[in-house]
Amino acid sequence: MSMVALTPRSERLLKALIEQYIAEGQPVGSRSLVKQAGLEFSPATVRNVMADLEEMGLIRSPHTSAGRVPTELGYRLFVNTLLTSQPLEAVDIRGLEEQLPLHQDPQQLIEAASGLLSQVTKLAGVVRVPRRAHAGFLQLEFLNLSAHRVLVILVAQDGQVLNRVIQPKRRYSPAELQEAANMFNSVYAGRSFEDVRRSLVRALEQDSEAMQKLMRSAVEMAHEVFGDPGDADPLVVSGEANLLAFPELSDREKLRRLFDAFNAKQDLLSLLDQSMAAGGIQIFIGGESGYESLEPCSVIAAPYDVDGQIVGTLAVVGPTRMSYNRVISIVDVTARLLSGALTHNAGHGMNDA
Amino acid sequence: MSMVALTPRSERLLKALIEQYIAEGQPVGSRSLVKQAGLEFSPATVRNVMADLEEMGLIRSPHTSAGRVPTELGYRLFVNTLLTSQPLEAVDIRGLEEQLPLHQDPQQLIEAASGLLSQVTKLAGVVRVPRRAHAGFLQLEFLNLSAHRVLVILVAQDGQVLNRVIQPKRRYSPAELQEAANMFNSVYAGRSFEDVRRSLVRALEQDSEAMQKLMRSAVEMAHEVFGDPGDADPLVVSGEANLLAFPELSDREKLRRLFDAFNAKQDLLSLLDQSMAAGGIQIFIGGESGYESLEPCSVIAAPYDVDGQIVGTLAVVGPTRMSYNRVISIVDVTARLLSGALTHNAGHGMNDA
DNA sequence: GCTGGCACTCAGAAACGTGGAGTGCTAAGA
DNA sequence: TCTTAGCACTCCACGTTTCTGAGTGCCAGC
Repeated sequence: MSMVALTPRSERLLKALIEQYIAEGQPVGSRSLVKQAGLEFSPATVRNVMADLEEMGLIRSPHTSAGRVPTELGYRLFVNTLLTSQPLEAVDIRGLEEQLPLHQDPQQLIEAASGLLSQVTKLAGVVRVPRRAHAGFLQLEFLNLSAHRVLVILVAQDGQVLNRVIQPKRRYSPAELQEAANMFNSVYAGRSFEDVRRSLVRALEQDSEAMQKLMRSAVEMAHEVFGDPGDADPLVVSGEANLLAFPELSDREKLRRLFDAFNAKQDLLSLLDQSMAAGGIQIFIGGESGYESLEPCSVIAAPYDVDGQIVGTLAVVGPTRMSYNRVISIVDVTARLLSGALTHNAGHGMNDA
Repeated sequence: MSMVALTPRSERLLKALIEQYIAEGQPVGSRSLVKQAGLEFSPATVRNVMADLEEMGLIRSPHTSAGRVPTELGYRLFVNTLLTSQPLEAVDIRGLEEQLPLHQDPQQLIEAASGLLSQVTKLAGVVRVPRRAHAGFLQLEFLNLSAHRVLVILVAQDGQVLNRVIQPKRRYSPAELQEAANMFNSVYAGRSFEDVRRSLVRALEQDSEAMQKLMRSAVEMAHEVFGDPGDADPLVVSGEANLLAFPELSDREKLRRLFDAFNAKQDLLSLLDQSMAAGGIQIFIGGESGYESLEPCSVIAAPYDVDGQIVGTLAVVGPTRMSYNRVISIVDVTARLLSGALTHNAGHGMNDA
């Protein structure tokens, strides 16, 4: 673990080793490394260097007479300083672009993006849906379903629709509901969801005398919905099944945990939320994510934005042995594309007369 | 395979054998069967009977000196005629009932039901969402998102909401959109989705002279959405990860296929649709479903209804070795509960003045 | 400081024996 | 005719042993 700087040669060697391991998935020995990478020194020399690298904690051998395998630290160094990330070809970008259905509502775009990620990387794709809090509120509608059930529909400026059934205390006629919605919309349209929510809380705390009765009802009903975390699934996952193909994930118990994580979504959610703040591409190698369930995996995450404002994160989850440079490029491009599509669609929703 | 009728004794024996195999998951031998089931004849007799059963194709031995294991045919006979399905206790029903959030919109109810199925059976739960075709159409709304994008919101009488973004040829003012929607609603509200869809097609085929211009626009825009299969996921799956726990599904390739099936959903979808017609609980054992991906599994499916009209199917997917009587009861009860919840919520949606 | 050589290690495959669970068959008993 | 005890047989599961090959560490010479 002595943190002496690596010589150029050992760096080169480490890089070659990791690349070979990523490609083949088997411990790489000195001889085969020399051959594969076309190195100009002998296996014996390579062995010496390997011993150094092992001492530094960058690689390790599964057992005495196997080759070497990168450690998390090794991967970390690799992605930090050794990666030759050639950006994707323009052609490939076009390919990706074509698969994102433009002009759709955000939910569909996001599902498409998730599918795209998993499909092209052959790993699992994850997209954190935009937080509604900062989105602009466009309009609300109340609709009688039956005697005591009212459907509330919330529309955001970007076209997201949120609906929920509530049971108001008293019964309203359709005309009343219509008017209540009109009043509500004229006051709150265009403000952000979070803003509206806060206003509603304040309005409820105030004396209701100050408000018209119907408006009071509207505020009460709307509050039930605005206060809600929302019914939409906050995380879209696709291609988990791709991970079954990797022999390194054959441990039943680990696999179980991993899939539970995809299902419960809690761990992934916090990881993505936390990486939303970071602003750029984030890479979590193995245990770095801090979640046990993700320990055998690496996560490549990138935030996406609408109009320059970061609203969510997308990511690819795969085994630590993954083609980092490829996946990083793909995640990067996809995040850009999604940002573009969403921004384009947000369209500064004018409801002008 | 000679189809001689089974004697009561061999039936009893088969039943005991299958039950024990389901409980323990290991081939059962004559001796242990006698002990476990408290039979009053000797292992030798049991062996003779077993030989008969094997000849009939109801059981088989994995190899010479292992016990016997049920075949698909055996399971089939078992569920057809041997099953002692004691209905669930009232307490258990209450337990299930409490976990279904009443008064929610259909989508949430369905997701809850799926989660419930997987959670209580420890297998995978699947719910086919109601087909919109027969649902009643309540109202439609057009909303400008930006210059050339209009959000169309469709509401069904049961509270389902469907939304989609379209790009109309020309630009409409909010007032126009409002009026178009009003006209549309006054004509079509209350009819079934399928009915409306057909009317729209007919209306479009007719000469547009006969229609007011704005109404014509409304019909065109609405048609884009009514004709659509809809953006909602037609199948809600939960608890796939539960299946990882079964040793009989440890075959990598089979597992892969199975999970792909859960992901692609095509196979499951057709299976459930097909069993919707059947009207009652349906059981597919192993290859009976006709889908290779589901071959190592059994599927217990039951349709659910709204107001007596069957609208969808729910199912549990697990290994062929599952506790059929338990799972059947659970599926049955859950289907009833879901039907109840949906029917209750459908509430004959009066939008009366 | 690099390299060839050499002894050493160790996982994994193949070969081998052994024990036990379970069977099929036969012959005696009910 | 049906049941059962007995017995020889089969074959998997498991532990042991052996063997092999890939790979290492180290040393001595260049």
